[in-house]
Amino acid sequence: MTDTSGAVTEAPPDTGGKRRQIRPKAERRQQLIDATIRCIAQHGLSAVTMQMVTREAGLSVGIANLHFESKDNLLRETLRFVAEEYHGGQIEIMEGEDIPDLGERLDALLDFQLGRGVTQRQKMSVWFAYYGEAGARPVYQKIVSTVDRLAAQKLEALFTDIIHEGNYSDVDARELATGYSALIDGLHLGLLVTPRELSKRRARAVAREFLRRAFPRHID
Amino acid sequence: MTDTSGAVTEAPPDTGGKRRQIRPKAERRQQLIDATIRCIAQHGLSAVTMQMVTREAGLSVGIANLHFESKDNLLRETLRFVAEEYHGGQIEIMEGEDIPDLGERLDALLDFQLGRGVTQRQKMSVWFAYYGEAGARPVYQKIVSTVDRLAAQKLEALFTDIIHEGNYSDVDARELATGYSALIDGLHLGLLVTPRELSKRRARAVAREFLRRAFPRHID
DNA sequence: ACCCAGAATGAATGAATATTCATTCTGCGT
DNA sequence: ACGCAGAATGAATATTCATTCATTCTGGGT
Repeated sequence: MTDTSGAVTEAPPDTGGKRRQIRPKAERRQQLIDATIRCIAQHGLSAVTMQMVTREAGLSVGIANLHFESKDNLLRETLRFVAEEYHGGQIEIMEGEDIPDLGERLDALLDFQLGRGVTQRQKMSVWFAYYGEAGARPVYQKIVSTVDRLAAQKLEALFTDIIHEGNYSDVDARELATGYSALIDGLHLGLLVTPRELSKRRARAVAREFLRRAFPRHID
Repeated sequence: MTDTSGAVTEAPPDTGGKRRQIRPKAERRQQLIDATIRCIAQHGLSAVTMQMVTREAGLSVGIANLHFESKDNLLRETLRFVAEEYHGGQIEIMEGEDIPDLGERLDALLDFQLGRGVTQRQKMSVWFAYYGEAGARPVYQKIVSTVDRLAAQKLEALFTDIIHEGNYSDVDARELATGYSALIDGLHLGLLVTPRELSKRRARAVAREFLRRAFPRHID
């Protein structure tokens, strides 16, 4: 949940032998979720089939309905996993007892949000695939809202601390946090849809500039 | 294409009578695109069926394949329509011969981007539904990239003019344009997925604050 | 008044897909 | 060694959906 290694969506294991293996339920569930992520990234949410997912996981078709009740459920749980992984990583950094300096903590947050782990095409594809359906699926909205709210609170708290420490005036922590979150989301979108126009390097520069304008005595 | 009225996705006409009507091809195509937009918004891109769309349009099932070759084609053309409508509206404002004052022009742009027409749930749903599939569909990426690039150029040009007029230093027009675009996208996302947390009013305030920080002598 | 080009229809078709479940297999506990 | 709980399989089923096309209908042109 707070594993920031990004190792979740690696290539399929592919054990050479075809011999049937029995593994604990939790492991199989994760295996299927990982396969689902790869499938969504490669084929798009609307093209994902159960056959595709189970094949990608190197398992039989029936297994998905064994460990998740239905396709709907599998997709829901996959969204929950991605959402919690992303927001969990953010929150861990923002609470950040291990980084006492607030400016450094901001930098670490930015690194996480636009660094290798999160901006892998796979993860971003999944992320926005669900956003696309959220308008029509209250369940998705609820999952995202829940984790989002907590992250927003933590970010606002961090900004409040920084404003206090740096004696910044004319800055509203809440509004700034909303803006920064939206900026990061928008940059992710740009990286996904128009990677030609927006490099990862430039995305980071843009986000950093936003923070620098707000907290010049903490950034740069 | 540059119709900013937002009237495209209104409720179905529903002519009481069942009498078959013959209409020009262009009109039927638009009728079907409008129905597709409503269906995507209501049910999500992955749940849209031909039956659903043609029923929503008040026509028979076969008609979609008569005017568009296939479902794929209909979806592609629908994306093209939405993309061109949105970016066309933006570009018209940014070129804005009719608004000589640059600060006012910025305000008009913001009004358009976060105003009634664009932020209707219907439009946003469609927008992000396609973004979600873009990672897996080069065709979608290309459509969005094409219109996006032009809009980005216009925005950069407008920012350059403003920077020159206001003698702002320490501001890079290109970088700022990227940031502003991303911010608007992110705010749209927030309005779609977490409308409870982010009101339209607050989204506008956040975007305005971004511009005010960059161009204090033009905004407020 | 009446033709007919082509617009519109919708039943029929075939392909794809989620889900089921009877059967097979594994490896742990004894 | 061995039985068995339950994990895993995949052929079969029932449903859904895009696409086709033979047929019907419309309204402008003559």
